Amino acid sequence: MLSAQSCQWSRRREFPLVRVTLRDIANEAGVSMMTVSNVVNGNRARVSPETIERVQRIVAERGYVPSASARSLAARSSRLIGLLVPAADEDSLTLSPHTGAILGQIERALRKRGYHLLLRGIAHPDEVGEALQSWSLDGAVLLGFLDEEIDALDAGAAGKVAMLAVDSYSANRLATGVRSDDFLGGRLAAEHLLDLGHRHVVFAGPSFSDVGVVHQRFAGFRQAFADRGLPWDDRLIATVNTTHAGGAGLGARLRRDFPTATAVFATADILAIGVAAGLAASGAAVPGDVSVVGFDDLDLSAIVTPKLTTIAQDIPGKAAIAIDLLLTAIEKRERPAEPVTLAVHLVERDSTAPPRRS
Amino acid sequence: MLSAQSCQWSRRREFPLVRVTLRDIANEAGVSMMTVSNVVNGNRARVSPETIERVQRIVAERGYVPSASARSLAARSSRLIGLLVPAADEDSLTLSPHTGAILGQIERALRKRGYHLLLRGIAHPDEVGEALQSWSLDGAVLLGFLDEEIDALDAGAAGKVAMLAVDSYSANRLATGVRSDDFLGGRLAAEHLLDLGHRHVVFAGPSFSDVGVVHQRFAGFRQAFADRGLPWDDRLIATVNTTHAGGAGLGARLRRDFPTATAVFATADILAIGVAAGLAASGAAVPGDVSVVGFDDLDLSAIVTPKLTTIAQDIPGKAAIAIDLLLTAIEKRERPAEPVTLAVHLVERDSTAPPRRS
DNA sequence: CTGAAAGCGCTTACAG
DNA sequence: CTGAAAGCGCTTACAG
Repeated sequence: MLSAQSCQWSRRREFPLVRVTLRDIANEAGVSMMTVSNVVNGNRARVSPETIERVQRIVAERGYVPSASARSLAARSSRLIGLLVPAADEDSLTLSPHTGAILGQIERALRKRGYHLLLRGIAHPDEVGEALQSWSLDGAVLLGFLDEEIDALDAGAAGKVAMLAVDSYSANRLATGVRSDDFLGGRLAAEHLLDLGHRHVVFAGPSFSDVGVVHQRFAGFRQAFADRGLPWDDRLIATVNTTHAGGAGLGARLRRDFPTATAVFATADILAIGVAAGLAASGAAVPGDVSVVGFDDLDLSAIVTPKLTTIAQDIPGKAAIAIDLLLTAIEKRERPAEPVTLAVHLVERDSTAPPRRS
Repeated sequence: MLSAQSCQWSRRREFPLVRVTLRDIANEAGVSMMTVSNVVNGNRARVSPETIERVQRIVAERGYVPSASARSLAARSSRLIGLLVPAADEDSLTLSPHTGAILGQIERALRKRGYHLLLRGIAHPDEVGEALQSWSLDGAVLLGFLDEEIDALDAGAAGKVAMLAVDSYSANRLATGVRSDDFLGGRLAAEHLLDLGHRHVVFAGPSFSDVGVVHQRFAGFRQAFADRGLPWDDRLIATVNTTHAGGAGLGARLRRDFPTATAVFATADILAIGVAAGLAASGAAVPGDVSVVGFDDLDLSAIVTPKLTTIAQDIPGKAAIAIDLLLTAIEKRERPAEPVTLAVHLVERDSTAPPRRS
């Protein structure tokens, strides 16, 4: 008896098999659909307290959930944000640990503000416009695109949709951005190695043009040499894929290709870890023979042997600011504000030491 | 002149600021909306070839993109699939490397079949029903939930929506599933260690009940002992968090708490890597003093020192089969088929060796 | 092969 | 404080 009764009065909602609509609630409450709509959307100024209470009770009883597509169709806003990530046609999205961490933070920030997230791999530039229009997205976050790709975004696709690019230095005003202070990061890495006494440092990263994240890191890196009146030789630039294998290859041939080098600054942790592994495999000690500095501060970087000295980015901060910029622009219906740059800092661990006396 | 002309004839689509609708295309083509709809949706049997050609040309010229919310509202189907992931209220989704890899594969499989992906963190069970109804999802993939949580899914929420749980052994028929052969994995790990000569092996994992992934791995693990007529002592079960820190803690205290143990089987690579790190920190050699076997075969596992011996899962296969099961059920409008179990295999690397002679 | 009508479930102006 | 009307952009039966 008792259990039957508590079941009867259970607060667990019943989800009916046919959809409960605004009209159902309105009929049951004896008011118009408009009034129910106002209650559901929190326009409380327009409805009497008693009506609010009654409607809310019925909404809860019936387990009413508004239809997002109907709302999206009728209103100006879909409350849907696209997370657009590059994806080669045949390949899956490759979520780097860095991308995965940002993604998780973005989902949370959006959910807290009542938005939903559409995750979409982009294999071809045209798909950006299609993705934005198809679901009437209110905005989009571009994660992992090259600046050249951001540059190429055209006004049509982006016209009415707020866009924000993570880690971009593109001058395209259609998309604002958040990024870490990559210049400072490069400088801090170089200063750390110079302070330890290194003078021949390999700069290892993907090929870069004169804009973009890697260029900024390189510019900051060189600035540290210039600030101290130290020479820099562009032949110490090593162009490699930003993968563990790319780093391992460089590490293995480092002492042959760069015989004077006593240290490596790699533009990503995964690359730096590969370099260290390649060095170890070729019989060089890290940091005894060669010091290695990375960039990102992945969880992984505190786990590998030796633990990696690196430049730490504020990933939760990056995601929080990205969503804040984007949603503020959407809700105020204006172009997003100026790009925001987040601080970085050096994390000293076990992969750096003074150069061996020769 | 030339450049102006090539611009004129550029194949780049113009995306207009106001939405192009079915009606616009119909007017311009001099046909009804229905006909345009049939062309766009590929119901070619119903339209003459000349009309198809003309409509398609105008669609391309005007850059028409159908409104997914209008279609979703009018039709029975939204072509939207939810990817539901647990998320503590204040926390972000924590995408483990394993989860992140599956996520990327799922997005790709969905995109190839013309579906879109809504990513949603679930902080409270009620949110599952809300998520399904709000966007009229055609189906949902549950990723990372406990079997207890899957069990609790009620018919209301799931009634009309196909659901599929990854890595679940729940008996709840509302959601079918894909999973690796966890029993076999546990058995292979144990057989490998027994073959090497180990007899006292710690089973390290999160607490587990009598269903679920961890239970299966444990059951397979024990089976290997039973098959050989070897004794097993439940006191060799170590309950730890499935994190690097959890493993490191166990590794550090292993020789004190489990003085007879010469090997550890951890139910996840990240845990196994932690165990190895903890052992190293406490002065024990891996695999010299203690062997370690993991489960997952993360990218990371081939990078750490020593490289981890582990049980490899087929992650792309898991994602592909998950989506195939789910979409087949949706398109045929029937309950998903029986759960599918994927093969696993042992990957021998450097973290296992025969026990030291004592 | 083609089309006019009704309706999916909401919101946006308006009018009271 | 409350409501009737029109419409968002499609698709689903139907009828020709």
